[in-house]
Amino acid sequence: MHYDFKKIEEKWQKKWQKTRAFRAQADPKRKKYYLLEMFPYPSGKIHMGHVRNYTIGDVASRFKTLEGYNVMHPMGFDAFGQPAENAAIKNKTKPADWTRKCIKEMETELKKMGFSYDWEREVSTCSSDYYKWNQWIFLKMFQRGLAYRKASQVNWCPSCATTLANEEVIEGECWRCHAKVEQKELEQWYLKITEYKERLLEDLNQLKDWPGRVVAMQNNWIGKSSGVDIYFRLENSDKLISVFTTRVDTIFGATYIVLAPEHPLVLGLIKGKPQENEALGFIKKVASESKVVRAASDVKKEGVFTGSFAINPVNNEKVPVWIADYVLMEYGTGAIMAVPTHDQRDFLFAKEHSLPMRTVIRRTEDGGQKAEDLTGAYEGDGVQVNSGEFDGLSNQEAKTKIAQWMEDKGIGKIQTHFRLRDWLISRQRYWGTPIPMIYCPACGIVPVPDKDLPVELPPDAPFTGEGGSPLSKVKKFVEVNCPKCKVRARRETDTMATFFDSSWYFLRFCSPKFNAAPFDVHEAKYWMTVDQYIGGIEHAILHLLYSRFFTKFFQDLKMIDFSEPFAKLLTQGMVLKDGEVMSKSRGNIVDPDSMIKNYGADALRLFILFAAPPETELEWEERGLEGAYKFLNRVWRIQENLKDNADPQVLKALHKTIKKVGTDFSEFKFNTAIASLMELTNVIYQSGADKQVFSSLVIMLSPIVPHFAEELWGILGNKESIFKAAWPKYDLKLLVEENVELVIQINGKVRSKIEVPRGISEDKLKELVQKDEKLIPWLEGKTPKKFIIVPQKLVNIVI
RNA sequence: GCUGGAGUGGUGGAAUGGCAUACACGUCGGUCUCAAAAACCGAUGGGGGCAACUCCGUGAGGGUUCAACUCCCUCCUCCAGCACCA
Repeated sequence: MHYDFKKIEEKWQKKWQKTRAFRAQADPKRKKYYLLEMFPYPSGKIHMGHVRNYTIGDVASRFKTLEGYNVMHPMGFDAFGQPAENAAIKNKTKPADWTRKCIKEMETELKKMGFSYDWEREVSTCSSDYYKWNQWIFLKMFQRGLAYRKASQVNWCPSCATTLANEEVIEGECWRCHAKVEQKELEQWYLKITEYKERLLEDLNQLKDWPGRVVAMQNNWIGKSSGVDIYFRLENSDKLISVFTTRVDTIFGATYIVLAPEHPLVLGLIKGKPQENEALGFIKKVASESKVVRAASDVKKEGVFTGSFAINPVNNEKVPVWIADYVLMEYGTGAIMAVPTHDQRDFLFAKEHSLPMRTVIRRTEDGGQKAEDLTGAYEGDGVQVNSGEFDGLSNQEAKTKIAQWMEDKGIGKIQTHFRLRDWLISRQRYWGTPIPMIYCPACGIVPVPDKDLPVELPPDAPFTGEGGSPLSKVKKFVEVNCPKCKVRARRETDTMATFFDSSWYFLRFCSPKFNAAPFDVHEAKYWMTVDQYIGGIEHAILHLLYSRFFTKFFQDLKMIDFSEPFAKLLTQGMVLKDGEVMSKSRGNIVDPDSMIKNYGADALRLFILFAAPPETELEWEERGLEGAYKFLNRVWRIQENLKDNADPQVLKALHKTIKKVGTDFSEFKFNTAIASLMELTNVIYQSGADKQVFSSLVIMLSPIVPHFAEELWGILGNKESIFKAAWPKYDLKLLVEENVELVIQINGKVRSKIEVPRGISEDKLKELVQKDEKLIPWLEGKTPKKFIIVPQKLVNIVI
């Protein structure tokens, strides 16, 4: 006999929808719980990754409901993006139609999994009700100088005739057509996330309930490093070259300096020098390589001499100025001092080009190795030598002292540099939020006035796949009158990167239909912050960083009074098949839909939670899914044979399980929670259960297998949904055993077990132990040195 | 290179100083059946022993402790992120 999962699941899904079972409403009298899973890109079909992500969230959400919280559990779609445009090119459909169809399909699939979403809060980022507020936010940022336009080097695919994000450049080639990516100077819109770098870094300390690795990755990405900017004066000139170093203790060993080829001073330095032609050739060659290629060719460091010299300000020594490809304009000051003896890259470069070197830090133990004899740079700590008045100091001490001394003398400045760059948000795409800006021949850049929002996407745009922004070809869209002077002007035709859309959707969910602002501050005050956020590790940096940035921006607008959006974060592991990520190209995809057909959504949910802890990788195993299904049938059969009274040991097992499952659920340890529920089921299977015991088991199962539990709950005679019930309470008295089993060890090895009354005295225990037959051979002729007694657990006898 | 994480039966995994391998999958044996499936019962880390039992065993080596998968040190392997970052 099998339970009829198909009928049951359909029945309850309909019922939940009809009764609006998961509708959330703010209620100041109740404690709220905002549970959020990262919303999906609507590709049409859900995959196992979605199933896992959303099942974890659903169990947490339903468990919190049973615990009495006012739970909000919303869902929506991150609906802008390139796949819709590609589909449009391929199938001659409109991106809007294609996306709408995919959303419909995806909703249906999510509903088949029985997830407890409040569908009345659904948002899609591609609807103008939503992206209107993207534009509003952008304009607010523009007003505050946080959105700006700047010309800079961007990745350019000559074959697609469009810019590429860094993520779209794979090993120097376009991810789509594999053409070699070039660098091109273009005017683009940027968001000044760097304005928030200190706060983004500082507030990481608040994120105690985030996985350590995510915090570490963000830390890494922001990349703060402290050191000194040192000013080298050019020989026969009063121009200064500023170099950044974190190792100011090695300044007396700087024997040359190196500039990035793009450095603004370079052209002046080489002008009229014998090296001019060679240097120009080198600069051109480096410029034609993308950053990715430049970083990838990590073997040989190339460079040329400029023909100019600079003066080391600490000892007035004349040092040559070089340019080299391993110095990057975007980091620090775009120039470095080179200390070959104490930096391995500088060492290799100096050897290659026969540049001078001098040791300034000596390892205490190695007497005095000459710089010429070195086989590599010494990058560790030691004692200063050849460093003027700082000789003899430890280099760590010298670091602070030299920095201060240089600041006092005005030849350096203690400085902090960051790796974090401003965020390029312009995309030459159609399917995104139009950037609400107008270019007027008379007034320049003019923002679209709030009252004219949204700037809507025209439904008809030509898709040729030939690149350039499709919007620029829509005359009705481009041509506009200047809001200021009414003269004929031109609209911005680029759209926003889709990460913009997802940087604040969690706020929109608080009041998804609000039409006076991105969100209703009162609703946000009640629901925010997100108590638990769940999603993939692939968003550890960008999405989470941008969301943190937007939250701080809203805080500055005084629309919210907190600085971090997500209190707790769980990053779920991937679903693997045969040890590999499931993907179309590998052909190892397991379709959730067919699993639902064969075993039911409940069994699928149960398996995916039981097979591994949420944050580790999960190996897909259809046999395991079968096992989950078998377990449910086992539970179903218990219901057919309920007794009038449960045995004491069954009650004991039940209360133990209630305690364990409650803590496990709170800590997202679903795999061990399920193991405990299986153990309880095994006990009941042997000894039988009454209605009371079985009801508790069903409630504990309900977050995991909601349809199954609802059905049994009804069979047990309940009229209301099981999610109106309360989480069972355990009775501490029942958990206390009268007799306890003690493990007896001799020298740490288990030799016997005895059962003794709880709270037995130590003397009595010793007496009992010495009478234990099993221990006689071990204790014979030996005197116990020591008795170690761990109450209610074990005795260890040392002989 | 830096940062973070992991390494336990045939497999997924449990145990955070106190009985290593819970719970499941698989395999083997049994009950029921004409038979099969389902269901149920039992066995299942390795070596030795007829057996009671015993020795070994959580990537490797060392240490702390009465007691270590768990804490400390050194190393190896794998995974992930960042990286000519000065």
